Amino acid sequence: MPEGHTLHRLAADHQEWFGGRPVRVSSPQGRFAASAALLDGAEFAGAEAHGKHLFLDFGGHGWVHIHLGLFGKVARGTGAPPPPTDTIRLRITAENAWSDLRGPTACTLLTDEGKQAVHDRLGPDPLRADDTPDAAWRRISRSRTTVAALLMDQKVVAGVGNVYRAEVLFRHGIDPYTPGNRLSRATWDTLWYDLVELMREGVRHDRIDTVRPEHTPEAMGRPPRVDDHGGEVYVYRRDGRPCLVCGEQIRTASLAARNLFWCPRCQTGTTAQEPQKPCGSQGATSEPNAVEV
DNA sequence: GGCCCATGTTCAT
DNA sequence: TGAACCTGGGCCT
Repeated sequence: MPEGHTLHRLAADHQEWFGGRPVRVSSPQGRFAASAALLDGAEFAGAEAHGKHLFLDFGGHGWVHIHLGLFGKVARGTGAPPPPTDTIRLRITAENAWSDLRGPTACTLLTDEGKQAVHDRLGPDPLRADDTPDAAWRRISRSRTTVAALLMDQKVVAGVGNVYRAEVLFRHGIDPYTPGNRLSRATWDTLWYDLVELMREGVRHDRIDTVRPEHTPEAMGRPPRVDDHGGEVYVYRRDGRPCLVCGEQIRTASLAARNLFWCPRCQTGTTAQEPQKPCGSQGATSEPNAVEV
């Protein structure tokens, strides 16, 4: 689950359910037990996210810094919590809400300075209201690294993961192997502001959907995605299947130890394309509406 | 029950 | 470049 939208959604939920209230804090698994004991009974002052990092504010007691890594999860809800299990690193409960953290890469108690050090090594986040594409552009425009790798570099942009990077490049017809210094400022701005919109939708629905209205299952008369993580996407983990726009087989390749997915026909450009013509003009070797999924 | 894989990151070589 | 880390789901036997 964890790209930036997940953490911002968690911050919002924790703020709403626990903000300004005293909370019980425990670590059934034990690995956060000492800090949990310090925080137990304290007031939950607030929550904040930057990229894939979540910060829970316990006022004078410090900040709980959480990073979910590849498979960390936070189960949560209103009402009474389920019986605890021995994989819960951190449990927070209040009168009528609970949250259980499992499998994080990081769950530590930080001072203000420790928290600032985390911010300092992160780039701008499309989900933080005051962040802009400028700092990212400075790095991208000077780099020979591929745009696919740059998008995954949290020092460049914070919060983008393997799904959003594949999808935003598809949506604008960008060849993922384009070096950063071959992108125009206008193209980068297009990618950034599209990420802002896509990721805000991600926070709202707590899942990643990236297909335009004309490519939804309903619009195309195709079955919805049932296998994976729920959201409707163009290329992520669709390798070998037909592109929803042009019918070409989606490809995959390993890039910096992660799987990259793209459409070799739609994504040939270094300049952001208009949504309607990502394949170029002639083309119709297959009819998009006959695509089976 | 075992094996593989995963929306991530860091550290060692 | 590879291993390690944390957990759970899917698929295999």
